[in-house]
Amino acid sequence: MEPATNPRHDGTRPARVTAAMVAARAGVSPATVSLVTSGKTAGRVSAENIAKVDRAVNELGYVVDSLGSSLARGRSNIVILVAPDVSNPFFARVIDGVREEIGAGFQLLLSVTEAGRTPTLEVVRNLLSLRPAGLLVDAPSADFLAGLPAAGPMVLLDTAGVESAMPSVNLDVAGGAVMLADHLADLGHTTVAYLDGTTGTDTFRVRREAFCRHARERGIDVVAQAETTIDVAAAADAFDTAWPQWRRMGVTAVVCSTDTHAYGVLQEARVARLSVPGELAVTGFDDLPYSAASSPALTTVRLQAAELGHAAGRQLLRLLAGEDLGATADGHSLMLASELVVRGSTAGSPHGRP
Amino acid sequence: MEPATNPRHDGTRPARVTAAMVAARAGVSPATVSLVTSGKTAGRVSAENIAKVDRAVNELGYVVDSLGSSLARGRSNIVILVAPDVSNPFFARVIDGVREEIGAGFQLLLSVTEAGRTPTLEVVRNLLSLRPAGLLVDAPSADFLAGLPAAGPMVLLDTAGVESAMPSVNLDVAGGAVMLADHLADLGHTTVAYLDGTTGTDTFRVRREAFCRHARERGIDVVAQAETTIDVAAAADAFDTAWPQWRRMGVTAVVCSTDTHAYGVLQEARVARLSVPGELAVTGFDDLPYSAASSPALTTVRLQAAELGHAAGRQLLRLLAGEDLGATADGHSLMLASELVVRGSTAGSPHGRP
DNA sequence: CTGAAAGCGCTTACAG
DNA sequence: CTGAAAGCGCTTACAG
Repeated sequence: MEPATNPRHDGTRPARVTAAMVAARAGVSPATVSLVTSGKTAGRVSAENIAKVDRAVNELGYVVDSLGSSLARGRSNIVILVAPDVSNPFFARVIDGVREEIGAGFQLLLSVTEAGRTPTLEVVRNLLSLRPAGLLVDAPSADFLAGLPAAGPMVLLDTAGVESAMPSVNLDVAGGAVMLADHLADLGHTTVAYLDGTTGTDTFRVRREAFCRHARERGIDVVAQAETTIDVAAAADAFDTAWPQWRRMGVTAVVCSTDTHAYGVLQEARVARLSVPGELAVTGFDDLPYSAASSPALTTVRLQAAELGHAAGRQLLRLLAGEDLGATADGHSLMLASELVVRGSTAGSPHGRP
Repeated sequence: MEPATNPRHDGTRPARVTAAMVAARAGVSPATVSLVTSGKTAGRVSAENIAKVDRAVNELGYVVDSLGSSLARGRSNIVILVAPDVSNPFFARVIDGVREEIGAGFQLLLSVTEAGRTPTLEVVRNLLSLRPAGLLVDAPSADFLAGLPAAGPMVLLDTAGVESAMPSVNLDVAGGAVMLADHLADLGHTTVAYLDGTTGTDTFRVRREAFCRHARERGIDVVAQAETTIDVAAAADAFDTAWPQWRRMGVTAVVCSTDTHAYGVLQEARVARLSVPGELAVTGFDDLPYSAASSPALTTVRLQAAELGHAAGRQLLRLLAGEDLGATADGHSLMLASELVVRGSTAGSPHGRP
């Protein structure tokens, strides 16, 4: 028998199946239905009633209403990831990491801020009114953090360059930049150019500043800079335009703020028949999958994207479990180590492709 | 004076500011507070009380609780966009389009399906339990639509190749493919290769089938195919590998399923010193910004990304307003026209770059 | 114009 | 093991 539904012809939809309807059909109370659907039956509901409820749930296609449930419990089961830029493959891996970590018990939803802008307080305030189980905020600005209300469980990711007492997970891009500078210095480079990324996020500033500072200490002059969006083609264009001058300045290496930028440089270098690394060394940040397969393969600072998501999810789960992260061994702020991956674009056979 | 808050030292957070607290401070009833915060004061609340409530709201930093409000009204103000793949610039424009259209009255949240998979029914069922004001589903599969519960307002986007009675907005990729085949036939091409995209979505199948069918009618042989993810580097690799054989087969044009693929082909063509379009014509789909600036500029089928988002948002808004889309002039299903943008990669100066 | 009351759909002490 | 009842925070007829 079908449950009673509102007629469709008048434009109304079938009535929502409620716990009360399930209870009526199963011949139990709504309280029992709740106990069964939330799995809290141990020592509280008889096997017989569990079976009756399960049957009714299936027959009616009942799904616990998230609104009612969340209101009663005081919080929902959604985890909101606030991010300025989701349209790149690096971030897709972060998302996957979070999803894997938080599991099916929580629902991951993304709030994408407008055109790469850093998240605003107003957006977060509205998000908080949804009573998310937790918030994950990627690349927050200092202003943003300063005005943040003392909200529920929240973990920051990618907070490069901003101070905060909130639990956070970061990529040690500065450490990676230092290794990169050392590597280039060891190879004897003294004159390099930097190809930066244009986004509102601080991580790029930190990469550049850390590299420039340490490069100088190691006797490397960063004689020129250019910047483009994270786009192979845009980077290729920028390099194409800048190269004649850079060459005149004696540039022997281009340090790129992302692998994507480096692909553009590599592409133009091939077109220009520049030998990499013989005439020009090229480096990136990220270690995207293709970086091991490019021609030549790309020397890059490996950033742990999926692990960034995993760690943030894990922190959040611990916060939800009521743990005081500040008191634990690994503290409330994690820094994921970067790794320098040396490949042919800086250290391969010097003249032309292998 | 600060509102009473729970102490922080015991781990609890400051008490949520409720409408009741605002009412108490303003000296009015919660009903009046609700009327004011929801802007339904016309002829119902005195100017004096409006002012009192506004003041109390500001002093306490009150934000209407979305859970309570949504439960009482029967639906929330969130619009959920379910999408298999957000990590590309095309989709970023779709998102922007939706956001602009639905405005500040609704909160746009994304549900990203696992690693490019098509959305599952289970995911949507959970999403529906949040009582979204509406759902926007990108690239649904036929299976998915078949099992879809008669849920609230929902608009499908990018449903290429699947039948459905639901309101939907589509890009006429097939029409674009036909124009492309005509264009290449008019230029005298008779032997072409097709570089497809590997994703779970049907739009790529539709592009390819429409092109191949119409090409055949126009006397063009599609003699070879390759496929890669939507990635410049991967496409470049695939072309690099396939080209010797394709050249032997007499291929004079490579039709790419996205501009991104075409960038990869263009890149390798330059490395190989192939003249485009003299020795090889190259085409794409999308008309991403860079396509006008590449060397040579790319002939492509322009797809209206932002307009896809706008139109879907507009349909949803009308659904929410109770309109019966099936009865209106433009029907419940929109098809956004594609446009063939002819540039240098097929029709420029025949030998080498201009 | 105003407020008391019912109700949205659930969960959770509580009494039995 | 079970169910009646209170409560989560709002909104909306309804009576005044």
